[in-house]
Amino acid sequence: MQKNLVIVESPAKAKTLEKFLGKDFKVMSSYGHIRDLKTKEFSVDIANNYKPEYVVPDDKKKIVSELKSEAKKAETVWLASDEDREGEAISWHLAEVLKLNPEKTKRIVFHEITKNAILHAIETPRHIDVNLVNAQQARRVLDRIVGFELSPILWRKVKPALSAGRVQSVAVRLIVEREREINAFVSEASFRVIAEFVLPDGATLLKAELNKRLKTKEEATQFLEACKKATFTIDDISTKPVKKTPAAPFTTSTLQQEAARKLGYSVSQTMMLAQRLYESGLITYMRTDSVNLSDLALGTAKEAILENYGEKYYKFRKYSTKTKGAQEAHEAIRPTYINNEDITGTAQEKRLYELIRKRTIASQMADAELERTTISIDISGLKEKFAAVGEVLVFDGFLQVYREGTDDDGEKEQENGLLPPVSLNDALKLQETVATERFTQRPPRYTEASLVRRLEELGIGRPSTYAPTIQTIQNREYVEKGDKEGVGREYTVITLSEGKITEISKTEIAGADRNKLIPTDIGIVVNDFLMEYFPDVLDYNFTASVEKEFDAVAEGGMIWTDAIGRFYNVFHPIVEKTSAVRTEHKVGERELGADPVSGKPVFVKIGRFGPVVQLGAANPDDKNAPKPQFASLIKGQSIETITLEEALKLFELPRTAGEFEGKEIVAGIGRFGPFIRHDGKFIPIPKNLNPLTISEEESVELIKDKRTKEAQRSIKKFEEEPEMEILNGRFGPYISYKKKNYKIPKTVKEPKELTLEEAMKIVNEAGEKPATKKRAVKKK
DNA sequence: CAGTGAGCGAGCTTCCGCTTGACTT
Repeated sequence: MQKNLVIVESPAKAKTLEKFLGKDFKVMSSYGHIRDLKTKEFSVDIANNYKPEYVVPDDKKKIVSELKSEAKKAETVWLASDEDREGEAISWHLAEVLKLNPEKTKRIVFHEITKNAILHAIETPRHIDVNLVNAQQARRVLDRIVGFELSPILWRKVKPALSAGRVQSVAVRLIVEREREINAFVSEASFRVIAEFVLPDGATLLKAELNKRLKTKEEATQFLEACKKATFTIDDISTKPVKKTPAAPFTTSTLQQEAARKLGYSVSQTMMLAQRLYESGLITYMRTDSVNLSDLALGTAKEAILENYGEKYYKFRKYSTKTKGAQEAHEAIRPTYINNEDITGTAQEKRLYELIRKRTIASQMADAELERTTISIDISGLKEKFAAVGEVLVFDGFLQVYREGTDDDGEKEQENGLLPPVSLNDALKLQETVATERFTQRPPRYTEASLVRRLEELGIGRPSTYAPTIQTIQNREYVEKGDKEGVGREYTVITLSEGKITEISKTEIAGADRNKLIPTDIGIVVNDFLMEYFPDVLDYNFTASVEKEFDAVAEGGMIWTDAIGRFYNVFHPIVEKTSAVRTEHKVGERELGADPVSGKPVFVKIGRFGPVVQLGAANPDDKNAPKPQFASLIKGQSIETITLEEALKLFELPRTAGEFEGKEIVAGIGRFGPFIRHDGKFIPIPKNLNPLTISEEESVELIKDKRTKEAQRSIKKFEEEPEMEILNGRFGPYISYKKKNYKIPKTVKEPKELTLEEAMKIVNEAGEKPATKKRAVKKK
């Protein structure tokens, strides 16, 4: 008979725990929540004081029955889920679903997985904190109400299958508003002046920048004119110490940001790699908002630093989180064993591990000390001064191990280097002065990682949801990750050299962006709609203010259903009212004008399949009236900016783009985007081309490309059996037989060498297994 | 796969937070 059953949330944690606890303890995992509201139904009984209707989802039934039977056998069940709101709720659901006897059930929590911490937890058990559980129920029910009442409004008013929610809708709002700021941004020009001097030794050069920017070209020319006759003298040399402090150990959000900056990983990529490191026992838990390191980790970090760098490099630091609403159920993300420098794993895993390890070590290291020297240069007859700034690293401290990345994607701050030796009152000879026109920077578009940072600052979303949220807003086509081409911009460079002033005009590309989050028409329309009718829910402080209520519930000072009731009584009437508003035109619809040929009105709006233009009004009363014509917008067009001319062009599709091998080439836009059709075959048009303008030459090239690709797709054919073929696919080689596909086992080294018999064997063996489920294809 | 789409029709879509597999054409 098993004496003790301990239930934790994750299997990796269960494994390590079992080692510490020994024979008398069996440790199992619940794999997160085991019970939730139904997925397809509202599941909150409004009339019955917001009673939630919980079910065990199908994919959790097996684990629940296993837990149930083990719990029955155990003398004592220890609920060891996380200490936060969600963890408490998991324990409560377990107690309910497993029908645990309260006398035999104990609730324990620990902050680090060490023998002492666990034994201490076992000695000091408590009961399930019902208030904390209720705070979680309030959070859950609120999110359900918001999500399941708002989304259907969008289906009716904008487009089916859209969604809205407390977290995702604010994420979209941030991106939409940033894009509007960018569109409204007017850059201001000014001239930055940099001079190059020769020191009294007649050889050494010193670069210095003017202490102010000059507003206009005239001002800049005037200044250079004044420099012609001026003398330059060093009138001040000041040196001051500067300290740099290491960054705190990683949380989920900072790890995602840094991995994006330094390694170029997407947010979800980082999480997948971290998950593997965690499951291999190499790092601590990767979904955390805590910057705290356990005593054990602090101790081993200290030892490692003392041993490898010496005492001078060590500094004890305790970090505290500043994040709103942080729950700190876990430690910061750190290596399990700090001395473990080399790990086995893929190259990507190794790089992420190295990042985590270095950041952790650096966080317990001494400040870096720099000496910053500023040389001030007087210009005779003028108030302005030139300044040369140099930095010397006096003590590298933590920088020996780790330097935090920066986000600046605009002009790079130049690194301040070492300055040559100079003395006060040295007279300098001006070699050259250059005034370059510079422009103020527009606000940056969000990247995945910078959006996560902003959401975290606002206290919106949790470490476990950052990556999925970003996925959701892209899946709904509210935003897309994309590139924006920059525009050419002229700027002026005025140079004073050898007593002559010359002016030239140069061009640069400004405002180009790569892999940034850009709102789509759908995202903009949905956001504007929600902002108009539900500004309270979209408010950046909405989450923070409901969190306050949840805190009051957790502390026992508020009844959770009262908190929900107050919200619902305000929110639901607005939902009712908004649904009842009969809009003659769809949300976001715009009339562009009239078609000069037919005189019919031209509209642009979000259709069932995305943005469309419409020629002619719908006539619901008259069945025989001509139906309106529709055409999808193409990439780069927006319902906000499209003109009547551009709209009318779209109705010309599909069009004949040319002829090849005696057959017509047709260009158009279909269900899967822009395409050309030739000889009954469809070929997608790549992003850099456009179905309205694609030429015969470009089309022919696409056709030829497709043919060579098709030729490469086939690895091997069999003369005896034409229906059997070995092909190259997205996931590597596979076998195709009678229109069905089969995976080639890993034991086959060279798919090329497969004989017909071997291939047939693979097909037959696969056939015995239940047919692989085909992914549901969305129809209609 | 593909010249889609204005409304009699039938039913579907959706939230946020916990956690991992199953499975890939």
